[in-house]
Amino acid sequence: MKTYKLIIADDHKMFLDGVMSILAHKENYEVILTANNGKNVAKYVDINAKDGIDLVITDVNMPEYNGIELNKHIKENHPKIKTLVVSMLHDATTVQTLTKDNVDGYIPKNAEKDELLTAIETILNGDKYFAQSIKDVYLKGMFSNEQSLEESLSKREKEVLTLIAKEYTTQEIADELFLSKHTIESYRKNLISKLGVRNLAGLTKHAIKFGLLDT
Amino acid sequence: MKTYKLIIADDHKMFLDGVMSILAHKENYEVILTANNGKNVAKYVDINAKDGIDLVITDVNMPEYNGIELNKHIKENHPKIKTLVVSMLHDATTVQTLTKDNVDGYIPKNAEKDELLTAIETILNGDKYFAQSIKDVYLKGMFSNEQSLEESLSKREKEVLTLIAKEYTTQEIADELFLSKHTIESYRKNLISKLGVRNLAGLTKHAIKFGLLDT
DNA sequence: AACAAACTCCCTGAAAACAGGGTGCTTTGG
DNA sequence: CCAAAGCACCCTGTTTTCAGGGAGTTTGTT
Repeated sequence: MKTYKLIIADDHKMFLDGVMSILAHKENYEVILTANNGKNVAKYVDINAKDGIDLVITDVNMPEYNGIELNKHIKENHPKIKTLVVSMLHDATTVQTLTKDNVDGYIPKNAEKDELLTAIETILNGDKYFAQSIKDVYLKGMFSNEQSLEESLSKREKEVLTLIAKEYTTQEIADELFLSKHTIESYRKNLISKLGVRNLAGLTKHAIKFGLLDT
Repeated sequence: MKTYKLIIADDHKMFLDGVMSILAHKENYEVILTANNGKNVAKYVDINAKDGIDLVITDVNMPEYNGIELNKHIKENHPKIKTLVVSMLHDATTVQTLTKDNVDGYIPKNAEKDELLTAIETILNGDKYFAQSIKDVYLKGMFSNEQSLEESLSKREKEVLTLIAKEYTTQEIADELFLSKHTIESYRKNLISKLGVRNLAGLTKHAIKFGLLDT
């Protein structure tokens, strides 16, 4: 029986302990690394990939290289290594980005322990595994074209949106960015129509959703 | 050696497993109930308190009775039962509300396993235990008088604030609540000054922070 | 070179929000 | 019982936002 080498990344120690304890009973899994951020995993993988790493289990929200970036890095540089995302939040955009980046599995954190094991086994077996709830979110996102609203915004637009949500007036934003007040007005209009909202309140909510504010 | 009876509440199964596995090695702890919402714990406690329950470990964010409400319920009805909050988020308001409601301990979810054990032991010993990071947040909140902004708002003010954050205009809110447009304008002004913000964006952010939106 | 997308700037007019005052009535807690 | 807080309402005037157009430039990609 082959022993699989696993890596687990999550910034919540207790989660790590939880997964570890679940895997502890399985003799054919060896956890070779745990980390609380994606960067360390990426580094380790870059160096040790040649020694064989089978699966990286990762959270989405982590400081320094989140799960999305980590997955992308692994899949681009070491496509043989499997990835399983275990996350609390599962909005359509995240799920879609990850699937686009060829993630091998995605289960929510409130999944049963058995589902985690099933997911790991399925993935190590060469298949993909997505929890039903994740599939639902994915499909919902597909048909409600609410998908990649954030992606549809340009750098400048996000910049303006951030300042708007920080309670800057149009004039102040113009001063801050050395642009004409008319320009900012245009951005404002475009943002309102792109995001399908009515006013400042809606813009602010999206800014928060997109994580543009460091509150 | 006395065996302590514990209850754990968290809507993330893996977290439950994590805590369970940490406690599994300790012979003097018996987990008599795990739940994924506060309501079930409250029910159970109401019925079984007489048989002796020592400690309830709970998350803050849970469906149906969050950790704050659960803690309050327990402390009001069964003050002998100790409570330990283990949470991801620890904003000043949450920490203050919990301490006001006499919680026995509070540690972040990214705490080390040893800290969890220390917290449990300390609390069962009759003392309180707060992680350093929690103390920091608490103190910061104390001195920045950002504390109980939410509490300082009346029911009506919150109602108006909710609608404002839902992108209603003043006139629409007036229609919705059968009030004069002038009245809503007053509320808007008061909210802006009470919350110390400049405009709609600031109001919206507070509404979200207060959990007034069910997005 | 051609094209799209992003970026920049401008205009008008209406609607809403913001600032800073004020009145009076009702509810509630010490 | 009385003060404080909450609630509802009104006014004036200014600033900002919103809605609707148009149009030239830069930049990156086939």
